[in-house]
Amino acid sequence: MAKAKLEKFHSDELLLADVAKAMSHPARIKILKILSEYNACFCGEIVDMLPLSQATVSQHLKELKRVGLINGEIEGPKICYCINYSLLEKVTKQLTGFLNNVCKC
Amino acid sequence: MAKAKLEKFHSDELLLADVAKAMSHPARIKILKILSEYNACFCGEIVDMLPLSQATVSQHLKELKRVGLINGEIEGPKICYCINYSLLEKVTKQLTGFLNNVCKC
DNA sequence: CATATTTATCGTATATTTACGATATACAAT
DNA sequence: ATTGTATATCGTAAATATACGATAAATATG
Repeated sequence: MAKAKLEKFHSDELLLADVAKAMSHPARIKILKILSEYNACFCGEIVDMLPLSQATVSQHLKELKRVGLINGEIEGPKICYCINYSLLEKVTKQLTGFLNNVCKC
Repeated sequence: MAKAKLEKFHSDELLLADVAKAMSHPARIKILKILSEYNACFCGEIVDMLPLSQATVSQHLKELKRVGLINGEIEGPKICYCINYSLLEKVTKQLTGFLNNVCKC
C-alpha cells in the first residue's frame, strides 16, 4: 500500500498485518510447520520437503526472516533455521485478544 | 499461486495461509479490531472509521467475507457486519499448536 | 413515482507477489 | 588452487493486490 496511508494505522495493526502477510502463502505455513515439528532445520532440508525450486524456497525464507518469524544461523556452509517463538506468541496473543472481547458481552 | 501447485499442500495449510492473506492488510486488521470492539457495525460506520474510500473499504470487507472471517447481515438498506468467531478461534488454535511444540522439547 | 441513502461492482492504473533458471557467493575438502 | 556443496541474489514473466472515481442496485422516504 502507499507509504502515505500507512501512517493512518497504528503500529500494532501494521505489525499484525505484516506478520499475517508473511504467513499468507501455503509454502511459508508449511515451513513454519516443519520448523515447529523438527525444532530446527537446514535450508536444504526445507527445500527437499517443499514442491518448489531452491530459489523460490529461499525467497520464502527471506520473507519469513524479514518479519522476524524465523532466524537463520550459519553453520559452516549450511544455514540452520528456527522459529522465533516470542514473535509468534505475541501475534497469537493479539488474535486471542480479538476473541476475548466476545466473552465480555 | 498456480492451481497445479496448490495440490502439493495440505488443506489446513491452505486454509491457514488463506485466512492469513485475508488478514495481511492493516485496513482489514483494523476492521476486525473495530468489529471485535463494537461487536457489530454497519458498513457505513466502518467506512467512516477508515482512511480509505467507500469503494476500497467495500473491497476489503469482501476479502474478509471471502474467507469467512466476517458475516454480513442485511438490515434494510444497511448491512451489519460481525466477526465469525468460530473461524478466528480455529485459526488461533492452529497457531497455538505451533507454539505448543516448543514445550515438548 | 421520484429522490435520497447505503453498499456493491466495474473499469483501470499502479504496485507487489510469485515462480524459476541462471548466476554469484561462501565455505569445505582434496 | 580447484572442485563440490549450500544458499542467496538477479533478471524477468505472469499473476494478484490495491486504490479510487464512476456507476449500478437495492431499499427507504416523501
